[in-house]
Amino acid sequence: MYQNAPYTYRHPHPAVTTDVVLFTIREGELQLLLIQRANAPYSGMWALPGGFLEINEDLEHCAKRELEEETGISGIYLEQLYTFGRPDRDPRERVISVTYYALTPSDRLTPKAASDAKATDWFPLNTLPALAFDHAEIIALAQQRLIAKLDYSTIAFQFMEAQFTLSQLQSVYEILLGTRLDKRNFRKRMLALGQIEETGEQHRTGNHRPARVYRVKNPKRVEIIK
Amino acid sequence: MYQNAPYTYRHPHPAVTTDVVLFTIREGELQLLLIQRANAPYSGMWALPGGFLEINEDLEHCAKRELEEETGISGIYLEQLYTFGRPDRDPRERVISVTYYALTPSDRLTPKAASDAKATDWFPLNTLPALAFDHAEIIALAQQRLIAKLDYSTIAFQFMEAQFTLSQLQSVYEILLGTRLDKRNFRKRMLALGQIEETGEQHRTGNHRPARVYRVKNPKRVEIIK
DNA sequence: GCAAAAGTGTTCCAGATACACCCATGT
DNA sequence: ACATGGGTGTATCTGGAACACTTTTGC
Repeated sequence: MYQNAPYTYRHPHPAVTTDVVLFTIREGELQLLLIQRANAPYSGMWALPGGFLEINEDLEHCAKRELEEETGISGIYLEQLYTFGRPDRDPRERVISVTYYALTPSDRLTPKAASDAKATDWFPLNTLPALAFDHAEIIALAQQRLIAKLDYSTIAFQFMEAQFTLSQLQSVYEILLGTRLDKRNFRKRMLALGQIEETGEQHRTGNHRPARVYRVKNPKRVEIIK
Repeated sequence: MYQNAPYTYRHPHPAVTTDVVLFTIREGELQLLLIQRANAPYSGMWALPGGFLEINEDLEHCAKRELEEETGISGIYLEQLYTFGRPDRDPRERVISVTYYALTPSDRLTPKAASDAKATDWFPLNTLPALAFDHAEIIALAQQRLIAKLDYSTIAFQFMEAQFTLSQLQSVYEILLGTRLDKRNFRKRMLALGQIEETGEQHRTGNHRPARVYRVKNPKRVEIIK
């Protein structure tokens, strides 16, 4: 893929990577995807999906490509988070990491392992394994940003499947915020946003009244509210 | 300063720069600092202060260093904004720019020109000159972020000198928001933040009642409010 | 005494919060 | 008929918005 000839510059250049914090809601918890490293440095430890920027590739494209290569997941919400560049953050060479965070509904999860031999798995945020590089710091910032955005955007809709009930939506908010919410107030607030609409269908499950099914009017957009 | 020997890598590496959008309030307007380019590309056009990251230098250090080298300004509030990396954003080579924005009170402005021959000047945001690279885009994002932060942080205090009156503070908010504010409500809100305190001194100016003088309790910190 | 900016409280409104019961279904 | 989650309305609270006059100074 790469030629062997060296690339030369008059001044030293850092390497540039992208890393992605991919969140989903699984098993009633906020979880994120990690990849177990097969090689040094940090061999055996877990790390965020990511990799080196190609020389003519857009940053966001790199993040999406690495995510797809390593996990098979594509077409999801992705937003730049922060750029990390402590001089010693990678022992091999100077590496600047442009980080992104991404959200996906749990039905889009491709359980397939990565193309290469590395293991990939989901981890709840409060039981993370030992992490390579400064990835623990990146994850902490991503979680903080995600929670902050709940308050003033419709970002939580990115966790929902194409069709969902208000109870499912409320459950997502409750998991993210770590608190119970009042059902009536929650519904009032969500409907007042004007961002979701009924499909007309019903969702039947168990011995109780069927739930109305909703969809997001503009599923790709994250609206800033208030 | 640099040796002449080339640096070689197995894979191509982009260059990494930092650029800084430095805001201040001057002449009743929000203004920012630009530097006129002396060399190609974009020779003669205006650009943000910034430059190449040194190989063992922290990103934020690079931003501060370039700002000080080119403008003599240091010790001010600085925050990472976004990382720009379109493959064609610099015609010379692939350049990733980690951008920052900075705020300063107008009394800290060192009018000295940069050490080299380039011109530096302040420009109001609505009368910007022709800008090099994608710097117009960077400035637009910085302004948007600054205005958004007014609502939920004490970032505006970074424009104030060590001592100031509530009228001066209100004027800063009015300039940033582009609207007039009610004096009583404004004072109530500012004092309720608990972030400023009276110095006990008075500020006399003109034929009218002297104003009480305030200072920020914790001038380095930007608090998130509400 | 007059011009000019500093300083000060109360009413009103809107949006958020608290709260309890009936509905539709499967077994 | 009963167990289960789905669905609904009103009263209260709170923080923001609107609003006008008195105070202190320099000339």
